[in-house]
Amino acid sequence: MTCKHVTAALARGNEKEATLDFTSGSPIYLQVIMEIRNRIITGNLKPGDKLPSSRELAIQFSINPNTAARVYSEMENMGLSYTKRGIGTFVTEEEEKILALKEEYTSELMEEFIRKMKKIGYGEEACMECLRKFLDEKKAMQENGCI
Amino acid sequence: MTCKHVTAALARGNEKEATLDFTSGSPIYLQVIMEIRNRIITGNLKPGDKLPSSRELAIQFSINPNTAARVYSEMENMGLSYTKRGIGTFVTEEEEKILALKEEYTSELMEEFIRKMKKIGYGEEACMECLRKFLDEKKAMQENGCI
Amino acid sequence: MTCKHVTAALARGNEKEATLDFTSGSPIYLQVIMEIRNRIITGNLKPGDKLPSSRELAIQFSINPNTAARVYSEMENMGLSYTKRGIGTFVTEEEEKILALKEEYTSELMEEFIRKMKKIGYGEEACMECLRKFLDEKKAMQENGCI
Amino acid sequence: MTCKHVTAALARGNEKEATLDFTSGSPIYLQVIMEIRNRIITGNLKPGDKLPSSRELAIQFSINPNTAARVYSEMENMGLSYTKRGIGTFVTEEEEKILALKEEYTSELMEEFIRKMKKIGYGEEACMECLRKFLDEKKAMQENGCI
DNA sequence: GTGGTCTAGACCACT
DNA sequence: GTGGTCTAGACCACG
Repeated sequence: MTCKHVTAALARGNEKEATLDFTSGSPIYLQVIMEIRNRIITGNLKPGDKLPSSRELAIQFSINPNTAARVYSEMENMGLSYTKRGIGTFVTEEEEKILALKEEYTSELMEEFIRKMKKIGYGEEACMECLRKFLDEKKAMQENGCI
Repeated sequence: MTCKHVTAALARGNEKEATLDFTSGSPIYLQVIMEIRNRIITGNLKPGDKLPSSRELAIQFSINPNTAARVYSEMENMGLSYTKRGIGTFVTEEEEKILALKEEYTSELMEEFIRKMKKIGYGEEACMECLRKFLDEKKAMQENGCI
Repeated sequence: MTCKHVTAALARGNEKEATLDFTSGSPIYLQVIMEIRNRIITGNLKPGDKLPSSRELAIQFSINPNTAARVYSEMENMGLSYTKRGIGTFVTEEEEKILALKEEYTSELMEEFIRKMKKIGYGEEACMECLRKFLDEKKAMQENGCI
Repeated sequence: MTCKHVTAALARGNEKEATLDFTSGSPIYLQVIMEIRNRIITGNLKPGDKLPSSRELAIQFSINPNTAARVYSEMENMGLSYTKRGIGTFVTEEEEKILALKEEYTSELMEEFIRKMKKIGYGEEACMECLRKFLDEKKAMQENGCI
């Protein structure tokens, strides 16, 4: 699977939880990438921050070192990180890249949502109404202690 | 792949376009199933409607006959269709099933959208605002003939 | 190593021979990629051509199947090939991509040559003269049967 | 890495810029060696000239002192420099060595260029023409202020 | 048959 | 210590 594929997969949203799901069809390395990417997008990880070594990453996520290495390899493909040989892997320092990433990903999420809703018959405004209703009901349920 | 897997994949939203994408990571048979499911949900295909034979399906979508057969096999597993031996495959006649399907899928789409947006730092109301803005901008661009 | 790195490495010219050199510092997968890329550039492999399966490739080059898989993975990164799951890997059908590839690579070779020559004191015209002389001497040696 | 390896790498042309690139795959110590070698070849550094101490070198290039030490170690292996214990490191005084170095490296550059061009279908004369054209275009662009 | 993923463990070079 | 590469072999899903 390539950089292109990874980006496509991210756009498609092949992810489940922050905690890895080893049984989901989604590749582990993608799940980890998405977790890290989200931390970068939210500013939890800042430009130039050192990422854990691939060996540490392997331990943190209980995955094989090779899989961890692949995570960083693909992230570098995507321009999310860079490597100093013998020193470590770092979050990209191109802040525009990170901003662009957030915007792109947000747009993708919305386009994906709208596109899928349209496929089952909802117009754009219907999407808004549907979401409004969904959130209100969710809120009501929470207030009533239904959860 | 089992029925459970298929259902999970549908929930994850492994789909791209009505036109099949043979190079995407998403399995062909899933893409076809989702296409048919969407037609059922939107009422384009009605309960009891006869579906094309798997051979016809293979031709229509330019896919391998084995893949077409798998489509119907999985759809039957999911309760979306049933088979009359020697006669053909038909859309399920359980209307509640179809209604439930639409509701479930819609909820899943919205939950997925909200969940992903939250991961990159958007609250529930922020999701609404962001979507509102996105749709307005899209509309404005179309009106200005930017597309 | 990432797509970016691969492209950079190709530009740097980490290669030795058409036949793989397992002792050179250049990664095997890169050597194979460059071999295939050259075949594509020269038209030896045409757009849409099916490439050998990764298992076949592994046998042809006497490398591990994983290494062969990496070759195709990186090539897809670079836009040199695409994959139909369960069917095989194919040379990209974007002819412009291939043309651009040839032009880019040729320019890179020349820029690299000029840049390195300048570093050791040769001006642009001196590069031409030096190369002219080099080729003439080579020719003379061959004609005199020195090889 | 041994002297042999270093020599091979130099022949392959693993270098980028006078300014070091810490993210390129090319080893830092090699980049520094090539920089110093180029200065020797061009006469910028003369036979017998004192080179900066490895500590100074480390500071000048912002590299690890161990890396700086390795630079001199490998250079001595290659016969580019010699060390007077307690006094410092000096450019070799064997002028023939330096001359030979320049000739060898120049030939290597040209052979490398020709070899790579041949791989993508250019004959020897075509190489000359291509280079001629490339330089002319470059010149024209500069004269037109395109850069 | 195809490619994709993962584990396990090794070796290497660089800092 | 770091990352990079390679081998070996396994399992899976897809067509």
